[in-house]
Amino acid sequence: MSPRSCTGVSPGELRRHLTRACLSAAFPRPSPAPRVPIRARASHPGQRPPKAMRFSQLLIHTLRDDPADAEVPSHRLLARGGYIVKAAAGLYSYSPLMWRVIKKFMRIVREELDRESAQEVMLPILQPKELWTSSGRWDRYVTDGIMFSLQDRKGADMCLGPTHEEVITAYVDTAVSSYKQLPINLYQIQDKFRDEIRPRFGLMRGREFIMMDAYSFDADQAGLDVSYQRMDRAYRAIFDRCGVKYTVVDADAGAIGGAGSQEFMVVADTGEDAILYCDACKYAANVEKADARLVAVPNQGEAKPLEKHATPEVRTVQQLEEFFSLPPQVMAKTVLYHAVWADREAVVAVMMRGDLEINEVKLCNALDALAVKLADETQIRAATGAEVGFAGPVGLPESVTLLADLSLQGQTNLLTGCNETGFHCLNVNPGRDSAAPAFHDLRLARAGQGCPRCDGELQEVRGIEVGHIFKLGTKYSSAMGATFMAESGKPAPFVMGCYGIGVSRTPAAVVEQFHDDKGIVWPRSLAPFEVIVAVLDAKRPAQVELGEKLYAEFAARGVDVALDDRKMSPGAKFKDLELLGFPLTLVVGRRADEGFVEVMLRRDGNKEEVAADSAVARCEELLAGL
RNA sequence: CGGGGCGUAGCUUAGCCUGGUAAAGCGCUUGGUUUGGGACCAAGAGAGCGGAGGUUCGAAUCCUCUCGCCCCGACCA
Repeated sequence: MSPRSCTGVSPGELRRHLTRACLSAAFPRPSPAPRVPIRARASHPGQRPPKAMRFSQLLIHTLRDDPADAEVPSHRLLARGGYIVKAAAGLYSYSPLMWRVIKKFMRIVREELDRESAQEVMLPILQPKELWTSSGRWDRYVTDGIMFSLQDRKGADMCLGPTHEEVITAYVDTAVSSYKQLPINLYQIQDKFRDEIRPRFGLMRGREFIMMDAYSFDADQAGLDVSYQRMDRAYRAIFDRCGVKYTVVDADAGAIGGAGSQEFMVVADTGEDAILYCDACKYAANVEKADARLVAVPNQGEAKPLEKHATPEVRTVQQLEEFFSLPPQVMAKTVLYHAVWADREAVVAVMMRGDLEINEVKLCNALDALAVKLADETQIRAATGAEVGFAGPVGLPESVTLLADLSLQGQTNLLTGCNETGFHCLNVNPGRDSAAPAFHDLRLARAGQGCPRCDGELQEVRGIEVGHIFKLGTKYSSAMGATFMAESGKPAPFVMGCYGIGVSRTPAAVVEQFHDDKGIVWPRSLAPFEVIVAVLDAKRPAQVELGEKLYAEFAARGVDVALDDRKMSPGAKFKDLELLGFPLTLVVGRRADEGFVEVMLRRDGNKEEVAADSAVARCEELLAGL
């Protein structure tokens, strides 16, 4: 039955056509209401009833075994704890407990953004192609295959928004007409869709995920700088409140485009990004963006005559080193790439000093291409006339754009391929023996290389990108013709910034950092509940009564508490609560009738027995220290 | 996209090589006994083996196609 058949049709019509099962789903009978509505029991009129929850009524389903498809700790534990349930690759249902975690994170995000005067909005997720062609991104996103696109009944192209620059820019263009209305900063927290090449690691890289996107609109660059700083401040406050260890790194602007961006990275071994940092000066950058100090090599002196040498089966830098007994620093490997732009594609040649590697992100940016990919054998043969392993600048067809890394600038007498199978050239001097290459920084920085800012050394850690802030400038506003009337009396494009936070990813990143062999260890700020009152034996009246009493006491004091009144054996209950990861558990057990309970801290497993009378106060005290 | 692996009960798996009409643990239901670290006994319910086609007297097992899921890789010449 399609959902549509259950709407816009009268109940009478439905009744004639639908099965009883469908009917009862569409018009469920109300379950008998309790004689006394629960809310009426909240004793203080005008005061909201205390947040309260009983585990016996909460949907919790923990698994004893690790799910077969979970690899990293956060995925494994979130799935085992029943926090997430997979619907398909990269698509998850969030359980009530997970949703509480996410809502807590969203609340933190909202509070900190609101503090910086951002305003929350709701934007369409289903978006028309026109919006994306107006910014020029439809092609790129379709080329990359990252965007879910579809057609409506009229055959019009639509997409599920992977991000919201276009929609928001169009909206602000409509709503804002004067510089007097600026600056403005709008944000939304909604689902985004990306057809990831490889969804994985549970919530880390999903195809549908929750993201906070904020967009700032300023009249000029100085205004953008201020907005950017405010968001930087908000982001630091947000991740500080989550208690995670994170680092802020320089980043490539990627498909979003624009100049200037930083990523907020949660440090974790399972992170998908590599971060290079310097302890000496605090330089930190995504490896995609990172620079490293260039170690100069001695110039090889006056240009000498070009020599051609037979080098059968010598294809790699390492083989060349042996064959010529020359260090890789005097070699220029020439790598062929297939680059794609919106309106064309071509093979380009990139020269890199033999001891260094090419950073494809930098290359892509240098070419202003949509994408670059190593050329395949056929393309290499077509461009160089030689087999793989013998490419060089000499005699390369004019149609092949030649780029070179800055490490080769001014270098003479290089060793390169000859574009002839089985031959390499000595004393190659680009410009004399070949076209003059365009020099760019195309190097891939690596751990162990020198810091680009000081004489320190770069080190590497892995990180999970949970936030990203960009200075977009007028890239989108110009492309889309989104302008306001400036003070000068002339229309000017908005100067924009955009700022994202992975709302569903962050809790997963937090779990990567906060777990042990027993399960999750939520930081207080994100835990689905801060305190659990656990009644160990739900059949003993003394325990149940005391548990209820303590639970009510916590609730009355506004503590984020739940009562674990499930009927399960003590061992199972302990294991379950540990897996779920609540910061504090108040165990009401065998000494309940003597008036004693036990406080357990999840973080270090410490237990202490306290008198029931002072239990709530003691818990609040412990919570304050978490 | 390339390579590899896996789809059997709600979950984790066995069975497949060597075809004979599906098994275990956990979970679930009922009854009873238990109750401070994933309790015990008894009785049950629950899958026709991802899907389609083929071979065969007979297919979870063999073959073909297909779908789904997981992992690795995506070439530095």
